This record gives sequence, structure tokens and C-alpha cells, in this order.
Amino acid sequence: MKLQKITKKEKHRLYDDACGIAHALDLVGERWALLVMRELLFGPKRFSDLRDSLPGISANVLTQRLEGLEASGLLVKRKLPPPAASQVYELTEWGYESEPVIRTLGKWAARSPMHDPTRPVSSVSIMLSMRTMFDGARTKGFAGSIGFQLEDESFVGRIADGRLELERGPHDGADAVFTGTARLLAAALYSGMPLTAMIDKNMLKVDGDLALAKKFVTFFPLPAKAQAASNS
Amino acid sequence: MKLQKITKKEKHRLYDDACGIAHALDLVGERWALLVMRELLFGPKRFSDLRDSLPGISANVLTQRLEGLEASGLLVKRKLPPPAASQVYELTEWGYESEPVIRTLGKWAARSPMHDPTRPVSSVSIMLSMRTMFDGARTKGFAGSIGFQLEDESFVGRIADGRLELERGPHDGADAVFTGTARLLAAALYSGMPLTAMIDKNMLKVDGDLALAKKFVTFFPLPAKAQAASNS
DNA sequence: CGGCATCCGGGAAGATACTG
DNA sequence: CAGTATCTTCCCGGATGCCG
Repeated sequence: MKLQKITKKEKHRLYDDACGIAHALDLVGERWALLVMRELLFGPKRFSDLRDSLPGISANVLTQRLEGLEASGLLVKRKLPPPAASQVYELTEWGYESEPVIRTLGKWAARSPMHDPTRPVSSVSIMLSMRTMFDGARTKGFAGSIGFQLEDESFVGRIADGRLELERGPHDGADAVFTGTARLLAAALYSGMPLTAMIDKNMLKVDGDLALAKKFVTFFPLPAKAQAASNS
Repeated sequence: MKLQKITKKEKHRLYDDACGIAHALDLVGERWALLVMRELLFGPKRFSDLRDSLPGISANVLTQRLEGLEASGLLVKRKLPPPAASQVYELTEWGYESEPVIRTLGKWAARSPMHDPTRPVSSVSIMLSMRTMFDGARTKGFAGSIGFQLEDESFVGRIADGRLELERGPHDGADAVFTGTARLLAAALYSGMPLTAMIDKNMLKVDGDLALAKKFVTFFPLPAKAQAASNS
């Protein structure tokens, strides 16, 4: 029977510590929680979209995390108006403010000696990594808009005055458009493989201004790896 | 029998995701891991010091986290020379570079509407929070050194040219010295209670230049709270 | 005492199946 | 599509005990 359903304990294991870090971990320290936040940084998503973006998460865990994050005031469950009355999860204002946290974390981890970049990535991951690794100083005199068509998600980026704006949405009229998988876009940006080679091998497609696209992929330098400490 | 001991799994549950965030969580995403890192940010500590600084951690979990962080190249186990041949754990260079991550996280969480600051804090926590919340613009024309004697740990801070340096170590010759618990120092910095009131009530002791100490505690503004989303 | 191994109970995570 | 139910696995937390 589910009579006792009312007596929900609802007390996760908390750190008994007033430190901000400990409190942060009470909020987003559970497994998957921060990755759920990451997936929502470019706008609301549905349950299934989240599930598909997070390889390995199971439905019940995703449910729990969404409940927890909602209870913490980091996201809200919202119902879209009748035409396409699907449910979406959207970060609150404070939730969106976690982006610097997530970026800082990612930038730090990028220096890990044991980072394996051959695994799959979500579209949001690669878009977020561009915001993180963007080096405005490299864009001297550059201006343009670039579109990204990754599977069924589209994004558009604009560079001007050394700044990058990047958001989810249609890329109509962009100067150049990349089409392919998130993983292959990551290779183009970070592996050092020449963009033309990737295009020749049909790994990635670029429509529009190819010269602009080739410059674009040089704006995202990876930090130097930390030296590996005596590992096994 | 422990014959099968050789078949060490050694594979924690990893996120199958090349994103930097996921990798970061593979490194420090386990429970307590980031708090262990935090405790080491001001220098090496012994096993027992860590245990005492982290209310609620159990010895075996601490052992596991130290093993994991060492395997990840974030800290090293070091043996001090014979006079006091105790073992200490010390962050690697890359480990120390996690400070921005930890600070960003703490600053973000400080805006949480449901942060309870009445719980105990470790000495390192409060020192780190000062580095995090320090507002150099408030120190116009201020210069001085301040010591902190928190239980049996001592720290010293120097402010000049709008910058704060803060480290573990003796505070001989400091212009003013705070003596008390980390929790009460936190109250002096963040609760808004006047420093003189805390001194009158014997909660905190200040030796040396009291006027300087009173200015000092105004240099660490807390960010505004995020508005509470419809919570229970 | 410091550091670590071991055993155990509870609960969170993972996988799968099922329902509205 | 959006979850819930159930079962298994494994991690976390606490206690004990070994060993230098």
C-alpha cells in the first residue's frame, strides 16, 4: 500500500557544514545532478531529451534529480501551451547562474592528463565548451555568424569585437554552417585535424564561407595538460 | 579467502561522456571528494586532521577518497622527514589549480535561499570564504596585516593595494589578531553583528589595532540571495 | 595514535519492465 | 512521451580490529 507515501523522509544525506562548498554539494553534488544542469543551460528540455543527452542515466534517477533540483529552486517544471502540450524543465534565474561554475569546472578538468576525448558528447556539451574555451584575442578583425546543425538540434553563434554569443536556435542566414555530429565537431575544434581533411572524408559538412569556417575553428585553444603524477 | 583480490575492479562508475564536466565529476564527483580538496587548499594535512575537519566522514571513506584523488594525480602522499615522521597529503600543482573551481562553486552557493550558516565550519572553510568574498574596492587606502588564531590553527592575511593574501602560518607581528572559533569568525564577517558586541560578549578576542580589525570585517560582502522558488 | 583492512546494514544508483 | 515499479548491484556510513 502507498498509505505511508506521505511520510516522505525527503532528507538526503547532507553535509553538516555551513561552508558554501558543502552547501553547493548538498544542492548539486549528487550523481548526475550537475550534468542535468549542464543540459539545460541552453534552454528548456523535455524528459526524453534529457534522457537521450545523458548516456547511461536511467529514468528513475533522472526523475529523482529533477525533483531534487526543483525542490532546491534550480529548475522548474513547466507545461507548454496546448499546441504541443509537452512538459519541459527549465532552469530558474539562479539555475542559469550556475554556468560560471560549470564552465570553471570544465576548464579545469580539460587539463586532466587522463581525459579521453573519444567518447560521445552531447550537443550542449560541445556548445558549452566553445563558450568556455573561446579566446577573444585570436579573433582580431574577425566578425561573422556560424550555424551548427548537430543531429536535430541547431545552434547559432556570432563573433564580433572579440566576443562570442552562442545560443540554441535556427541558423538561417549564417555565414557558414557546420553539419554533423557533436563528436565530429569536437574533433574539428580540438583534435588538430585540419577542417578540410574532415570535410574531404565526409565527416563534417560545411556550407557557406569555408575560409571563415576554417578561421573559426582556431579560436578555441585547449589549455596545456597538467603533467601526469606518478600514475600506475 | 582473498585469492581473488588480484581482480581489482578499480573501475568506479564513470560517466560515458567526453565532456569536460563529466570528466571533472569522474575526478572529484564522488561524495566528500571536493571537500577533501578544499581542506588541503591551504597546505598539507594529516589523515586525522582531515578527518577532524570533515564532520561526518568515516575513516574508510576518507581512505578511499585519498586513494582516488591520488590515482587521479590531484594529491600525493608524502612522508615528512624523521623528526615527526608523520604522513601528510598534499595537493599537486594541478590539484591547487582547483581553487578557482571551488571558489566559484562556493560563491554561487552563497546565493542559495536555504543556506543555513549556523552549522559548524572548518578553519579552512572560513579562510577560503574570505579569499572568495573579498572585495578589493572596499579597501581604498587600507593596508595592514591580520592574524587568525582558530583553535590550534593559525593564519595570516595581508591587505595592500586592494589585494588580499591569505595563508596558513604564524601571525607574529600582525597589526591585529583574531582569536576564537571559525564559526564565530564567520559570524563577525557575515552575520552583520558588530565586532565590538562580539568582543564584549567574549565570543571573539581581538588583540592589537581594534580600529583596523573593525574595518577589516567590512571587506567581505555576501552576494544577494536568489529569490526562493516556490519551496515547501 | 595513525592509517588502513574488513564486515555489515541501509540506501542510492543502474537496468529493465510496465503503465497512463 | 513521461514517467513509475521492481529488482539487483554497489556505494556510503559506522563499527571493529590489525599493525606499525
